[in-house]
Amino acid sequence: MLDPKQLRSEIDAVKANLARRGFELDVAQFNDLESTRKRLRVEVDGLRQARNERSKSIGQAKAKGQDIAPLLAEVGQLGDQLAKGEQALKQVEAALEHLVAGIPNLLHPEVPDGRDETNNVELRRWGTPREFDFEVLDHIALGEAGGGIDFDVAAQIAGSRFAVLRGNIARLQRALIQFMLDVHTGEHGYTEVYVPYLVSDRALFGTGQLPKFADDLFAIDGDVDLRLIPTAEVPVTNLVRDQILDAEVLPLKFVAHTPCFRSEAGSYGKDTRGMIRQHQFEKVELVHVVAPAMAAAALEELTANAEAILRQLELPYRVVALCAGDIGFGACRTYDLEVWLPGQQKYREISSCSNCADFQARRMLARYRDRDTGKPALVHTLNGSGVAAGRALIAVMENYQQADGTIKVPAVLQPYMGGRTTLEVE
RNA sequence: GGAGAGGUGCCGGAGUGGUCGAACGGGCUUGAUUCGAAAUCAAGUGUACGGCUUGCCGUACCGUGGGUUCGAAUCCCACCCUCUCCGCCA
Repeated sequence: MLDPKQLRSEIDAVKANLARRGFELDVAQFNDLESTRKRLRVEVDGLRQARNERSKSIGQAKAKGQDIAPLLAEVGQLGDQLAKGEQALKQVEAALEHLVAGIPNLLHPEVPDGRDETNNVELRRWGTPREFDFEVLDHIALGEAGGGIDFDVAAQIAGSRFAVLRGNIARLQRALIQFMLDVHTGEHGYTEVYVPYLVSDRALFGTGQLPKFADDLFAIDGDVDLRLIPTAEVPVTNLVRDQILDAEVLPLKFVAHTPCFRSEAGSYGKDTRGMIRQHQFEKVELVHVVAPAMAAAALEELTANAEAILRQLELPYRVVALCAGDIGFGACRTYDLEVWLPGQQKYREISSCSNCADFQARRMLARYRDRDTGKPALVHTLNGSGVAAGRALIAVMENYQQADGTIKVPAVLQPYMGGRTTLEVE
């Protein structure tokens, strides 16, 4: 959520910033609602003041044993006026909140222009895609050949966009997850957390998935009102909701492994084959909660932490800065990590690292006590995949495949695979 | 699933209709004392929104939402959450 004060005082600048995303802010509607709100607010406050003063004098008169009937008559009609004013104010405030809750975050000035992913800017590349002296297979062929990935049986059980992993491939994904958690906790200073996979709408509002993106979420059909998490970002970031943190505890750095559930509404026909885009996938997520001054540096750190995973796995990747039109609702700046997939001869997203500044903090009411002012101030939140395990599995399979259909195990994963160096075709 | 208790400020904890934004204690900040510290003493210490003479004033907030009342932290209703005991259970 944007700062209401900023919306009031700099609405044109806000509008211009959001226009870069392709978001059109209805300034007239906002100004209209805001001025009505203010007028009603002053009116209602005044009425309440009058009522409070009279009520107080009734109490005093009563205590002295005086006749209170004239006072009661005087205050009588104030109540009706007040009730009417309060009703109108409530309506306007609700409309205003609805409007403001649907406005995306302001973009950082360095975000490149552009409408969609074709305008994203490559910042750097690491590693060199391997030269193969045989015909490379994609993960689907590799998985089906060895029986490690079974889309057909998954479809029987749950429908399309699910996969069943078996044997060494299932274990390889688990190895990737364990490896990532160990690196982030052991080398990067993160605290591992285990969190709910079902969350309340409040939590989803806090991180910005609601109210606008309900279609992307799975809701459970029962007597409790919960939805499946689309990313660990939701429960992990909400760890600091409704709090005033001591400045000394910042920065907080959390890592969590969770499954993620996405309905992928509106993505029909996109990546329908294979494990790239599933309703359910595993991810290791990184979250930073920092003082505002540290946010920019934290984004670089978090991105570097995710990159370290790909480097240790020796997977070629590139880093791109998302352009204005491709940045998510709550982020002011985002870097994507794209891993090389030989099966597609393309770099594909495997991590997305975002600085949300105070956007989520304001929705969650997550604050810290500023040392200089002594006042509570909003924290800044950042999140990024470190990294998506399902896609990492694909990347390892495709990049480490051999002519005979076997897959070499990356050196750093071997301890997690019982010392095995090669996965046989089963 | 059954029975009970409870949700108040940074924390603990009073408060059952009026002068309660809220006693008291702890914490924290500042000052006094000290060579310094501890101890002690004194003062201060919530959040949000709004008004204007920028320092004050006003309004709201005691789990959430309704209701009763001139007036609600306090009474009534619904809901949410937490805890304890019993049962069941990975």
